[in-house]
Amino acid sequence: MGVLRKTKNLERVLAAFADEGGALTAKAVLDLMPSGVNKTTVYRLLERLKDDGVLHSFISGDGVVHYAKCHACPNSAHVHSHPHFQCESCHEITCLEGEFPLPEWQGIRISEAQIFLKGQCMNCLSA
Amino acid sequence: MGVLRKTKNLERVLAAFADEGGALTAKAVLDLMPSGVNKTTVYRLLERLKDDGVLHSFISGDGVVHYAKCHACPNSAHVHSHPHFQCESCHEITCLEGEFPLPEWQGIRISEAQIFLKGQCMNCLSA
DNA sequence: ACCTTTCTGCAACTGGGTTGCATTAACTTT
DNA sequence: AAAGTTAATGCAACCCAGTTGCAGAAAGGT
Repeated sequence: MGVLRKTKNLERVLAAFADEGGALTAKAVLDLMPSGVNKTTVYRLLERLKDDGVLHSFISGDGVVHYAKCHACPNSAHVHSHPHFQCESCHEITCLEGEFPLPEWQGIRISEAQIFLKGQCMNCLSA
Repeated sequence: MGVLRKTKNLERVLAAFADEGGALTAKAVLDLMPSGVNKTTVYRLLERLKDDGVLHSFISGDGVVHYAKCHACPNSAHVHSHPHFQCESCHEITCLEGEFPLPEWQGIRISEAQIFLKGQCMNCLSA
């Protein structure tokens, strides 16, 4: 079970994430595929790449699942609590490298933080 | 335009949030309404209460919109960047009072933070 | 070439949320 | 209180992201 074959579509999805520095939705990936490729295929590829630790997923500020290749984390010790950032000008979503310190709060125990930030990216700030 | 009448349904939605300390989804609110009330009505009421500053909304870790009455913020100066917290045992979602300090990051300017935390709530910790 | 396993396309479906429109209920005016 | 105005509601149809079951097409192994 799960011997993962190297198909054309797999290569294409990987290429999409290699080119793009940022995060992509399933729809965005589908749009990058040759026409004829089914959305189900894309969803399945993304899910499998996530299981294999190549991609990770998170939910953007408007509730849509995004996938990204995290260059900072080695595949083995994949940590997902780093923040994600969307530029309000160019709308691109990127992973911010580095761990986010878990906040402290009285009376509760926090084990996971999902952090989505908005603002101006470096490119758009200097433009 | 927008003179907001005090209808039965409005009262019921407000009552739901008065009873519940935590956040509710549109579906949860609908389930609290008498049968026969349409989901569209609930969505519209929630949206209007949000516009009026009575409720605020945020997206939970699994991508569903939640609404909550924020007791800490006065209606006039409503700030939404406080974190939201879900207990992994009882699954209840609450607003954590107090502002979250906007993190600093090199090269970008952050203007908004959406923070969703998971862990153990006070009740479940002491149980 | 044959067999097995994985991958893909398709079509149908789920669930959250929205929209247009006709009807009903709430408030005003006279 | 009756009539008129405006907002609220129900309904049905729809949109979009994502999922599922199944049959057929590729990959890989022998």
